[in-house]
Amino acid sequence: MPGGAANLNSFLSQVEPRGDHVGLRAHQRFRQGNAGYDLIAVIDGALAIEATLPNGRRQILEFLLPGDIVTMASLLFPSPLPAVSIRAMTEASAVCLNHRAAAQCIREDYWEMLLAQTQVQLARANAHRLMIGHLDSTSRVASFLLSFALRTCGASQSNLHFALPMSRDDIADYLAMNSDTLSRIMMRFEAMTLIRRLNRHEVSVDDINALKRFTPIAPLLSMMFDRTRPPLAN
Amino acid sequence: MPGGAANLNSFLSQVEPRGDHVGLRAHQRFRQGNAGYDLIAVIDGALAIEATLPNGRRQILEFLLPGDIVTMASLLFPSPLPAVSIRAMTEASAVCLNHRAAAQCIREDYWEMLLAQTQVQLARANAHRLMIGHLDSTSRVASFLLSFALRTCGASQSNLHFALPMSRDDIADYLAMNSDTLSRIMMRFEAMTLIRRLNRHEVSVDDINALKRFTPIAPLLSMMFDRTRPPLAN
DNA sequence: CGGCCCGTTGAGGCAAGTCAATCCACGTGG
DNA sequence: CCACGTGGATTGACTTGCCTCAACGGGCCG
Repeated sequence: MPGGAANLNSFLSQVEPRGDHVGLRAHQRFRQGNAGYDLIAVIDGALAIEATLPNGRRQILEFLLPGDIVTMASLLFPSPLPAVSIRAMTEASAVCLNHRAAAQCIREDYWEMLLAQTQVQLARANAHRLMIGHLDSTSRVASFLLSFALRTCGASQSNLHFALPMSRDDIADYLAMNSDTLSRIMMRFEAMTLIRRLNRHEVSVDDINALKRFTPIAPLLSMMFDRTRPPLAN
Repeated sequence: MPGGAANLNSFLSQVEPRGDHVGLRAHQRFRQGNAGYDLIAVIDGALAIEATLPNGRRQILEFLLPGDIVTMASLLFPSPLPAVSIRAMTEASAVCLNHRAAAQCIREDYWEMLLAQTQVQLARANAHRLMIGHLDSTSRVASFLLSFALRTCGASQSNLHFALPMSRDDIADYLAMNSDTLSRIMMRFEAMTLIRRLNRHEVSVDDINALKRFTPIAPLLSMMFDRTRPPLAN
């Protein structure tokens, strides 16, 4: 049951002509109520899956980047509370399928690919549970920075210089801490010259090995997010 | 993409003759190293998926009951650290398939079912992230008791009286808190006559509505764990 | 009957949350 | 080109929920 990531592109090209193309502006919310979509494939930009609890707290479950595919069944739909929605971090576009369209265009051999995608997301959710369950906030921030660097640059790059398209509050809600604490920790990392904050939404990791020493799950994150590594191989 | 839970049994009967039957005693650990299994279907007893971090902390990701099916790709394998394993809470038995056997016996129409199972697990992981991320410990314990009651008894029962096959430490590690705090909270619930602890491993919920008032995600848990409700319907 | 393991209780400390004040980047209009 | 306004980010002072660690209790087994 290894990843069928190789045919992700063929899947997308299959899906793209039959689905609805949805464009979102930054900060715009995409509620399921819209059209009862069952499957969303991110084409461009950055999105986040977030749940808002009745007590007002917000948890961001996942940041979605181009190539990610989400099925609604794996979210908390159809639940009135907590309200789950997808929100655009930046201007973004996605292809959406409802149940009928998905049934039509998902050929037999794509089930396996869709399963692989969902398994990857479950594995990420597991890593995330370790982070918010049993790491202190410094380790959580280090883990986040590391995974985002690996996800967008890959480990082979010498200069890890990447965009954080979301706000500090979004990151804090992903890491289950508050943005004050997050800010303090990022300042500390900069003072230690592990990172440089080029501006609000751009970071450069100057000492990735030192950063790795701050998180006990570094090997896990490397395996899971490094895009220059063959996906799921060994 | 609705749940194919209806043919879960036919899937199991298909799988059972071709897989390895593994019996486990209570507390026994089932390491993936054993035989490189790719898929495990729980037949009997209770198991737990747990990850141990290099810092010594342990996170229980999921309690597995009969009927649950786990694919290894969705765990954190194959990672040396953190070490993920499956451990038996009680005497238990399971059917295990390696990659070859799975490929042979998973008929085309089972991919959809396997996808549905994985989606359910991802949805549970999402609920779990809300719990450990943004609920205080009292709400977490209430959420756990509620979900276990619903999962094993269903909401239609009048007397919710069920077994907690795992130790206090296991529950605490699932809820990302320590067992001292868990103990205090369960004592408090008993003092409020919400629950009765019949013995170490048996609980009766006497006032389920009061229990529900302690957790902001009660409707979500009802939908997700109530076994008397049609699975994923609506 | 006695040891052991698991669970429960108590006292004290600390990491992180809260709330308020300030700062800064950036866009706007004079 | 520069003053101004705005919203996000940063900082500081204070508070607190939960963890820690150690002691106690009570079933359960040999």
